[in-house]
Amino acid sequence: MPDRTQTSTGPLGDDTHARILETAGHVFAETGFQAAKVRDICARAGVNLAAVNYHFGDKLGLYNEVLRYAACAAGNAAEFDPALPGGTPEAKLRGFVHGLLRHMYGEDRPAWPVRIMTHELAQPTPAFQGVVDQIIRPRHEAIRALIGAIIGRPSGDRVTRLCTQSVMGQIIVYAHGREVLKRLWPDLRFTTETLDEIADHISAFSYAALRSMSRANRASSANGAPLRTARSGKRAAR
Amino acid sequence: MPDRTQTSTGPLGDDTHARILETAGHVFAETGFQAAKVRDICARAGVNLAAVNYHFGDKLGLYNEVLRYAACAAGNAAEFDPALPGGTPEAKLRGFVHGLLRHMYGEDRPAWPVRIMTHELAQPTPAFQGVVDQIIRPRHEAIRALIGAIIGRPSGDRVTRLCTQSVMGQIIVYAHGREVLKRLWPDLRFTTETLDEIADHISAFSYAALRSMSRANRASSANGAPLRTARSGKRAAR
DNA sequence: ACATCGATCAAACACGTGTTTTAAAATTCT
DNA sequence: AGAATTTTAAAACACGTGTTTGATCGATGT
Repeated sequence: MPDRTQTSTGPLGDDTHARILETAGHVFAETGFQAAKVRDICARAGVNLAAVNYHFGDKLGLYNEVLRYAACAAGNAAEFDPALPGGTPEAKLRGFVHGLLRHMYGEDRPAWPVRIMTHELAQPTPAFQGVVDQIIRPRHEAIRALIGAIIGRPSGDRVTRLCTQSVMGQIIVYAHGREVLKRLWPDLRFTTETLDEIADHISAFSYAALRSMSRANRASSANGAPLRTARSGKRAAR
Repeated sequence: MPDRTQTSTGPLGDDTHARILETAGHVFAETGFQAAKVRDICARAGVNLAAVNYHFGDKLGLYNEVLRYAACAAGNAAEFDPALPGGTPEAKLRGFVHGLLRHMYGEDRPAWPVRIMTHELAQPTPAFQGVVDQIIRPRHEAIRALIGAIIGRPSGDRVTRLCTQSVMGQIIVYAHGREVLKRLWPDLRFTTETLDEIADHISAFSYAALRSMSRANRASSANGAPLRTARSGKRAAR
């Protein structure tokens, strides 16, 4: 049981601890926790088999450490916090969608954190509850509050929740439908331009839908003043 | 190598072949192919361990047979074929969403086919390609044509594809986000009424968004005649 | 220079799991 | 009814895989 509090393990820059962590991220992302093999990780990382148990206790300990990083990398980003003040609700929504998409699928981002979360959703490990509570829930409540503000309903309202599902579904479908998409739309490449195009689409699609559902718009519907956005944010405090 | 062409294996109604198939569906749905254990399936089905290899050759043979049934059960249903004639595009979309949701998540439907597909999406087995080609692709093209008709664009158009992603994403998020949803919205129960409520929401949400994107509507925008649906279906033949 | 401690290594261990085997029971056909 | 075939049963086999072990190497401090 080594202390492992960063004892500068080597004169060379490549620490085995870090190299295992890095490689394990890719391997776990490819096959999920259960199917991933410790021997595979070690071989690819170029370290000895026993190194995993030495540095992380056991396979699950390694996975937990990988997952903690992955959860932050996949869902945590300060840039697109919808709770930030300033801007119209529409701009906030746009910023959120753009930021999350770029964060999840951007070319400059590693793809493995999202894939790990995909596996975690298909078959949660005990660590999943923590990920939900610490990473997903606060973001979910923030975006729900934003959507509630747009449609003029409380954050916990049933319609608000359904709309949140609709918006989030459009985003995560590019993660979970990945394998289908590769076969049904093989030309699609996730370049920065494409990502912005997708984000623009989701934003426009969602905002148009939300506006049509907003109480303010509904009250004054059938006259179609096209710029009547929902300005009833006060009623949407959670 | 038995023939297995339904040789009425027993006077009792419960055939071990059928019982294995039934149980395997549940077990594979819970843990996915790799993590599922043959011993678990046999124990739960109340049959001997060797029965799996006798009736299905090996574990993969059993899985393939289960998957073929699951793919049909999860995605195949005549009732909501959007290619069927009759009705406005809006009604067709509504029918499609309602039918698919009820088919995937209905209380009277077994939940395991959808869960198996979830695992297959997270980590495709070799059988996945066939499922995409035979089950998913034809349905996907039909719904794409319908959406193209609504927004007045060809079926293969980029915007049409993005819109299709948006609509499908709203539906499958209830499958893939299942574990998150259980924690973030624990009160949600998939009763028949709730399912209709969700389907109504997705239909309304999507149709409002699609209408705002339709070329017909865009050309006459900013006057907001609320019933100006897209009637340019002819241009959307695939 | 020597002792000490942490890190690495090759080998072995323990166990779970898919599969095979061999025999017995049940069913079907003549 | 009797023989042939199909189905079930228990045990054993072969192998992959997480983990442990004891030895060795290297660095650090006195």
